[in-house]
Amino acid sequence: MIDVRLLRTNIEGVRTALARRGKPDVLSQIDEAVQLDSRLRDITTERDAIRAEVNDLSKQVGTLRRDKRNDEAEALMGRSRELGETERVLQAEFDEVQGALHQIMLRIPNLPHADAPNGAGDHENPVVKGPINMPAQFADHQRVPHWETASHLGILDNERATKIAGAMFTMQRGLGATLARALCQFALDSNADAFEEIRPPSFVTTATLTATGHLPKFADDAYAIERDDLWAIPTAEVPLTSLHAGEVLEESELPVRLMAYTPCYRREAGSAGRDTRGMLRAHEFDKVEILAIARPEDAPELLTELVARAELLMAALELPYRIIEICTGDMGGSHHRSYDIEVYAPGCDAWLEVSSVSWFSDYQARRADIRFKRTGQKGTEIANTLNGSALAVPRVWAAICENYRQADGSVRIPTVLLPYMRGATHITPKA
RNA sequence: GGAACGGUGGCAGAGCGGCCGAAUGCGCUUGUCUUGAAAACAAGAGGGUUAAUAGCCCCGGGGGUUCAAAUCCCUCCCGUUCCGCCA
Repeated sequence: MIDVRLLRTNIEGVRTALARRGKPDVLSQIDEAVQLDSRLRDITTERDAIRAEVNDLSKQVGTLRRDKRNDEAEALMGRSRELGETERVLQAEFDEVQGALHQIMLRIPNLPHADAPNGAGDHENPVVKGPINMPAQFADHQRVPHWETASHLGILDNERATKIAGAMFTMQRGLGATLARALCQFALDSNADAFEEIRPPSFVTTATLTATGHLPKFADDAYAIERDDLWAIPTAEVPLTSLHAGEVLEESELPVRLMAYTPCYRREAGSAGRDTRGMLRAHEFDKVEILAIARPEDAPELLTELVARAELLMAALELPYRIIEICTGDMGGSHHRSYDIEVYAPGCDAWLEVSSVSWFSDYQARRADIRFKRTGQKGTEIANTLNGSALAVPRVWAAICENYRQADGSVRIPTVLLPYMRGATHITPKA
């Protein structure tokens, strides 16, 4: 959530910033929020004045009762009862207005960073680095889609995945499964120098999924386990962000740095039939996420660091990649500033998004109520959160199958993954 | 899943209708003393909202009873222990 106070102190700034997202209905939501907020403040003032009087009368009643002056007490009680009626009415109004305001605030997106590039959609995302590792020309044997290679090598069996779980589930076999897990382990090991590894729950409560901004707007994208009021996580960002929900952290503990491998579950509603070949898009996939909870002033540097860490993995895997910055029209609702890392897959002839790194300013932390206390100062402040995929397995897996395909049809294992592959140097067809 | 007992400030732990945002102890901060530290003594310190050191709100969440709720009632959540079931 953005700070409601901004609606009172800098409404024009909010309007200007949100206009850059190019979603006109957001601006009318803002207007509605401003009205509700102003009404809420009026109601609050009136209600609190009455409460103050009731509190005062009640104290007097207590005193009179003790002194056995029951008639006088009765009189005050009558007066207080009347006030109570008025208070009840105001309180009902308060609850209604506050609820309405809260619902709107939950849907108002974050303000984009001043330096985030303007743009209407993903076609306007500027390339800010790369391409790196891009050969002058790809060999013909690299121009084979990974699903063909994988099928030939017996390392991908989506037909049987579908039999078991339905469309858009994948299944890796043999060294294909090993490769998927190797990528996770490699990503974790590469970040273990600075991040605590967490193995969080894969199911979370509604409150937890709301904190990151996935609810209420994107309920259709998540798997719900309604009987138990739980949701399957779409990314480890969800449990990791809420790890410190409702807590006040000491400044000296910041930045909190966490990483986790988890499966990720997405219904991919509305994307049926798009990019569904092979490993490009599935309901369940593995990902290693890195995340930081920080003071606001440390966030820009951490954003740079997270991008650099995600980039380092692609560089180490010697895959062709580039970094794009997400423009205001394509940015996720919770995001303040975002970068994607894309890997080139010569067989698909496509740039595949393999990592997305974002700074959320205080948007998620306010929803999750993550605060920190500056050393030696009174009060608390809302923290900032940042996170990024260190590595999303399926598309990197696909890119390896294409970039590392040899003339004989085998797939060479990238050097940095060799320690995780039980001695295999190539994936060859099963005899 | 069943039963019992619990959930109060940084921690421990009292309070069980009014004088309670809340005793006491530990921990913490500051001062006195000391070369310094420790000890002792003294003082101070929660969070939210707000322009406010005014008022209002916060004793797991929500609802109710009452002039008045940490305290009584209902409900949900969480924890501990026992039973059941199990990787």
